[in-house]
Amino acid sequence: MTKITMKEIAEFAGVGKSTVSRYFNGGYVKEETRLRIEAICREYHYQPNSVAKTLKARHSYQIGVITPSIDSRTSARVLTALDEQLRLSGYTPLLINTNHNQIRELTSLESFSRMNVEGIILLATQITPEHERIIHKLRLPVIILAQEMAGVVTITLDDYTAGYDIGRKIGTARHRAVCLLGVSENDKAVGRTRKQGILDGLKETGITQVDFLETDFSFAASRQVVRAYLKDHRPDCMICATDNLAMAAFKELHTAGYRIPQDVSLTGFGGYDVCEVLTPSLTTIRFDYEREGRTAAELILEMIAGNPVESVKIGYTFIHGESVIER
Amino acid sequence: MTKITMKEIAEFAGVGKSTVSRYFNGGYVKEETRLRIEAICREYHYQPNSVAKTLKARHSYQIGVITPSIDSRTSARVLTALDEQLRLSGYTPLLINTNHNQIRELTSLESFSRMNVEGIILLATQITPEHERIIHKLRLPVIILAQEMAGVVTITLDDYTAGYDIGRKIGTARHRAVCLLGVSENDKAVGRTRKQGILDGLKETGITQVDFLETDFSFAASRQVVRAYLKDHRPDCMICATDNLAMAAFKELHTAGYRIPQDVSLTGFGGYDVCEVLTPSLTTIRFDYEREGRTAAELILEMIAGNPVESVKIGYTFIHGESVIER
DNA sequence: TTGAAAGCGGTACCAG
DNA sequence: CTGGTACCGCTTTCAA
Repeated sequence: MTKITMKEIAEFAGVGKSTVSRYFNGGYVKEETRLRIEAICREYHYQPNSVAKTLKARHSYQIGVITPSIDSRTSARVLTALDEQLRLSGYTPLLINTNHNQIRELTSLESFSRMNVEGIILLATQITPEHERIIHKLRLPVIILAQEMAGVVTITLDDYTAGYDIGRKIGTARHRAVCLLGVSENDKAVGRTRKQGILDGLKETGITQVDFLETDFSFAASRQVVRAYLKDHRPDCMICATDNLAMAAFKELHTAGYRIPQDVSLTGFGGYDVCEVLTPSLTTIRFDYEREGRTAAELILEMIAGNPVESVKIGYTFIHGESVIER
Repeated sequence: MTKITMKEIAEFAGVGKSTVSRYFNGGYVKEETRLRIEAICREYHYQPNSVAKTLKARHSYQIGVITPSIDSRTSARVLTALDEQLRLSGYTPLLINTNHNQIRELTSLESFSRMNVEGIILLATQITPEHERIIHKLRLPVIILAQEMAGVVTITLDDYTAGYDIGRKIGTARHRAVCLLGVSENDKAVGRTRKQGILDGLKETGITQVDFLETDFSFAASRQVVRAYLKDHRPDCMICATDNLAMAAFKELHTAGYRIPQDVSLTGFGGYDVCEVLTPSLTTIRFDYEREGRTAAELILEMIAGNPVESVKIGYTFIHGESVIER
């Protein structure tokens, strides 16, 4: 019932434990001996236990990855690319989904550390002092995605400039009743930097009066917020902090009888492919999430190898859809 | 630089290694000793290494979870629920995303087994003989989701009956040019059982002539397939094997100038919330994916506890949207 | 209550 | 080439 061990394999094959170990790790083993060991291993379906191996060996070839959710287009794209890239180098990513639970995010950092992973990648939504404290005492390569943090390697999107571009686009199209659907400032990247870029872009083109609506990243909550807003407001433009929010706004605007873009312009951020179902197509920013994931994998491996690494900013593409027109 | 160990903590605290171990595992430790150890641990930020612990201890409190993708609404919902439920019992799910790579699915089963996880949950898309071979020799509790497999505990959706309901619905609404957008028969649950249910439901209501279109689960590929089909066909109904496919069909039908549902009816399977953006709303089957995930967690824990467990079938709700009308 | 000692299942050094 | 042996960091008797 209990699993067979290397010691037993060695006995059955009539060799020493160390020889079996060498067999598995590419050391010197005579062809004849090799065949004997191979036969026994096959017969008993033996596979060396990786827990025991990790205990003594230098490498675990595991990278801990912590994500706030797996049910968002954004994280899915980053994670899939990250995953592919890590495997190319023989590393296995272990994924923990915190489901937006802050506490779990912190404990996951610690539990990965105890698990002897060689590095940790954190897809962040907000960095608290507690995060900084734990990360700094972690003694492990750590990379943070999507949020800035001093003294740590980060991979961030160019939120400010992307926001600025959208702001200018809307401003030059002479909108007058602009509504910004955004998220909490706790998310520094999206809630502050991206927002500030948008506001600056608008201001640059003479628009200083903007209605701000706060929501979380969920579809349902965003619909609520927009619906309430439309009761006593008549925007001619809605700038949404993510494509998901834009889809929520799309639905509510549609329901309220607005025509897009004739009555109201709409923009998002992200470049999700599901947005392709929208008619008219959405004007948005497409971030290169795949590149973000790949870069994270490359950098963490560099760090593990002991090479110096610098933070990176990921670019974007402006998608000129049909959801914005000149007023 | 190297991490501090229990042995060192013991020395610093002036006690034996075993006492420190007992401190962490709730054994007898005098209050005074306890305080001393606590202080030292805090000072050095000591946390017992879980790899070493797992080597000797009976439980690892880890469950291996294998998923073909994380970027689908379906798997995201299952995984999130599964995750939550496992944690309630103190277990940590370790997630490996195979990204639809069959080989990786098989190797993941083995590597989890070597990692001393206590059980494995596999979100399956197809079961090959190779799967059966490996799973049977795994000597570990294994649960398979979404596909049937003899001799193994499975949690499946009621694909046949759900398909049948959709088929009848379309048939009784007197459609005549029905097109079924489905997937490969390699996916037994969706590609065969669900399809057969649909066909039987249609036949029951007198419809035996159905165009069949095969695609994979992706949005892009499905659009291609539908676009090509519409060039020389004029369906009055499209039944899609998932909501994602339905959205792809929606977009192409729309682009081709069809009005839904006046010109063509449309149905899906899944009940994804993004489908809410569609106007008209989609007639579909809502599977209880959250329940599927929760059940998987409950059953694997039962199996670990050594209790007998039976396979389960998960129900659904028929969503009466506005995308189907009588002809 | 406590600590010495014997593992857990491998790896790695080293003498043969 | 091969096998003995000393660990890896923690748990678990068991005697004190």
